[in-house]
Amino acid sequence: MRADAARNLEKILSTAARLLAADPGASMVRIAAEADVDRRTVYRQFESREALLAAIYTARYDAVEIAFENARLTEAPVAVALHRYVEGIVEATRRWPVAFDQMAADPATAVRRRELGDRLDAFIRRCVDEELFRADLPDGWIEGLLRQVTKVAADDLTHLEAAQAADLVVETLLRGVGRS
Amino acid sequence: MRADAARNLEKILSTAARLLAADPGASMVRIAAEADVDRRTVYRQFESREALLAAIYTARYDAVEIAFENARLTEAPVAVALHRYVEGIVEATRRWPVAFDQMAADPATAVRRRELGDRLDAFIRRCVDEELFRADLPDGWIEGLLRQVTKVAADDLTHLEAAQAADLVVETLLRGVGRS
DNA sequence: TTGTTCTGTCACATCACTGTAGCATTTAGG
DNA sequence: CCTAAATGCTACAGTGATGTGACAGAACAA
Repeated sequence: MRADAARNLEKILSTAARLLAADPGASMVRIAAEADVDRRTVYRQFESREALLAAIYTARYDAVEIAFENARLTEAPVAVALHRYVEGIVEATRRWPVAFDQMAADPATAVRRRELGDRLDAFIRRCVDEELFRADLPDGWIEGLLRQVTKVAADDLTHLEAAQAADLVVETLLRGVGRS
Repeated sequence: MRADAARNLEKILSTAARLLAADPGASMVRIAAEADVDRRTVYRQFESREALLAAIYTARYDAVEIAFENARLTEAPVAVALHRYVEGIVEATRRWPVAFDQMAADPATAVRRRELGDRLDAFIRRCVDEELFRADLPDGWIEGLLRQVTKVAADDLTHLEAAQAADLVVETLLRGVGRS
């Protein structure tokens, strides 16, 4: 692949991820225009709209998987793993800002989503077992919190580096925002 | 308006809200089918797709406004107001499960959204002033948390009544999920 | 029952988006 | 410089969604 083609591929992917995060129905025309590229060029890189979507989802899952592995969820001390996990997810989310619900509705990537979900579940159980998290909370509550709080940090606190955002997320998760 | 027409109107609104929450691009055909009504009937109640969307947003904002007023955000003790606010928002979110980002992108209801946002902002400042919330957190962090944590409770913890969900949300917000 | 209102159905025009084709032009890279 | 690769542009067919019209039939309300 020629260098300019690779550049365009990259730009198309990034632009599409950004636009689709804001508007899941964004058309190929708009994506191409925003990427300063002809509509035809997008179709030369991606057979169809679906293929473009799949490529974005794959990129996102790749980034998440890297975060999982950097965090060493099964080996590192839970507090350390949690922090590294959040930091990695913040980076992945900022790099590939895809709407969560949108991806959850895609059947093509269901297996991978499930596999990653299971690993996160296992980690949360480990955090409960090792007494980092309380054990008396409803099923799924901690997971939902962790996902959404991390997302808020990634989206809203853009002036914070990922590591600082992770500090805040972890502290908020563990101790809350109450004064007492 | 005849009784059956009113029934249909109600059903169309509810069904549309539910479908659009899951898929913002849901077509009028699908909405009509899911509401057991002909496509033409939807167009008799709502001039256009946009008008239907606007009606849903208005219904949602009405419900949120009721929650605001029931909570008495400027008068009641902050802890009480917070609890009542969350409970009301959980109910409103369940009744009108519209995607937040989708509504945020709509210019027609921008003034109302802004007005409600300002009232929530003022309440959060009051919570900080009266020492319920910590004061050393980044701008917007508490607001983002409050919104999203409440949403997670409304969406994921469907087996909990709104009041119990509010218990959990407030406790989590104030003290976190840490064991120590 | 009877008049009015509402709904279902078939039909139609319009529009936006998708995906494909051919060809001239530009650009990378040996 | 020169070839192969990649792009821009125009055009076209197909599809699905939106919005409207007319009319017969069903459901409500007096």
